[in-house]
Amino acid sequence: MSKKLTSREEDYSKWYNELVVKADLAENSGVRGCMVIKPYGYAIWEKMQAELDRMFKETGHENAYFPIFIPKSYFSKEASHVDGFAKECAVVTHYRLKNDEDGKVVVDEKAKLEEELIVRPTSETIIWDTYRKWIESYRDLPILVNQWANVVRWEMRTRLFLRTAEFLWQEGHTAHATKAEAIEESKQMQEVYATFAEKFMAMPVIRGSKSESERFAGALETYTIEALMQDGKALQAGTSHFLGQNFAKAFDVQFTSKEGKREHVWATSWGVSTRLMGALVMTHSDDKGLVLPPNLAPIQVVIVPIYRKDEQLDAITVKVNELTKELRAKGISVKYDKRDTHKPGWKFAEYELKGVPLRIAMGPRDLENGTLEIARRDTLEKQTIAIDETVDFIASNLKQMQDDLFNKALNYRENHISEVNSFDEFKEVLESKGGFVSAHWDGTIETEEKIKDLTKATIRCIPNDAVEEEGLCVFSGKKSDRRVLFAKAY
RNA sequence: CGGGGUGUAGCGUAGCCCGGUUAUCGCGCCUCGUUUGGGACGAGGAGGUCGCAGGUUCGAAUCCUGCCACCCCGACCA
Repeated sequence: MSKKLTSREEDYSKWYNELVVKADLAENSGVRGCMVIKPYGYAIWEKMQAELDRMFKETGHENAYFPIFIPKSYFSKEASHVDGFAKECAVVTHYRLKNDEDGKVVVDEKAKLEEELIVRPTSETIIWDTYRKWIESYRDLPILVNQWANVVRWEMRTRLFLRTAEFLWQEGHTAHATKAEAIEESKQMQEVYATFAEKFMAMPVIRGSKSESERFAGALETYTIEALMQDGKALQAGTSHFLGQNFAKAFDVQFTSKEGKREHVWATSWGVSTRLMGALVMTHSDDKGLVLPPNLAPIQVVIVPIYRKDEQLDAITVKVNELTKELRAKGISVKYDKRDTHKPGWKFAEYELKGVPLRIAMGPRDLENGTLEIARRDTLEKQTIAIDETVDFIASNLKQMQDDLFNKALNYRENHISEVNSFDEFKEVLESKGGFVSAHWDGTIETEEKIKDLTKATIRCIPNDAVEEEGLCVFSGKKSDRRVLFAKAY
């Protein structure tokens, strides 16, 4: 049972409760940090999936599915990969249960596996073991495969959406004949993620690459998109890795080139997860609840009838049905909530909490005047308009709201990128204002570590568009030729 | 794994220090009536292994011992 919430978590639970709840598996399993995604939350995830999947396919990728269980021995083949994940793996050791003398269900010790199975924390190993069998010639390349799956990472500390023990994600794993092509692929996917975040989530992101210590276990380069939440903390929203030949060498994946030489293939992997749901919520929501961008809202328009007598409801329903048909023909998702178990005021509050972009109220007064009332979720503004203008009004307002949400978030982020030139200034900005701090860094892991110890801020990324600029490291005073972005992060 | 804290109805809680009728209150839930343009009101009702197991006592939510679970802070991390 959860007890007291910190004030910060109270804020999130207010926003999250419509979408997700903690799974109460705790009774005696000790499993913590799993989540149940409610239907409304899952509907958003499905919309995200649909858009991402379309974008993946437009860039030449196909979907496949690999096993959830990975033999332990696969794991030890790539050294840095093991280091990165070994401490957080769930392990399957047995395959059978039995009843003991007391009738309790216990693990049958006779059913011990010869080799333990790891519940995938990510699928590089099993996928590369498979790719070895698929690849012989340069003619077999590139392999451009994505998988939609769940993964398990036994984190010490979890946080709804942002870091749960089990989460849903997609992971792309590609194999290429040349280094340049693989780098091109990982950059392309970073751009796909950035476009998705900005166009569909209305969430501006910074495209950049990770410092060595923040890089994915086994990668030569990690490209990231970094977003800024309303509380001034940064969130890594998606990553795309250039893996070099590390996995090809570890799993002995070679091909014969045009010139007849045996060569190791070049690899990438890239992923986004249900963490994006957390990002969506923490980017736009306000004190009244969720605010969903129209492009991802499961319900774009909700219609609430206001009536005393059944005849009034019937008359409203006739009008609403006509309107609904027109809206749906335009691809707009509409819900007509004529439940008589809740009052209009209750419904208004309910759909605000759920973040439905537009709400229509229609009552006897409107029937007389041929009007209806439309309220916009982000601005909470209400307008009365003529029924026959409704469809156009809604179409343009959904579009407008999508743009406004993006611009509002962008504006917030631009106001929370601070250039600093001294460590005092660095600390001062982090404490008082938060957000990204743009500062010179000498490029060493030691400095990065010390700054983290002193301020809890980490290097979020070296922005793709960072300009060459002579400067001195904000901490060590050594030479630096570009600024990087620091922030406190989730 | 270290440090701190908490377990009482679906949720949030009072009571615990200082043991004593039928375990408090709010939300939610059910019934009836009046209501319905911003989370309605009145009346009635249902719902409890007080985390689990021992112990002390005439008597334990309350005191003692052990265990379990969860939460927060740290190490870890998308």
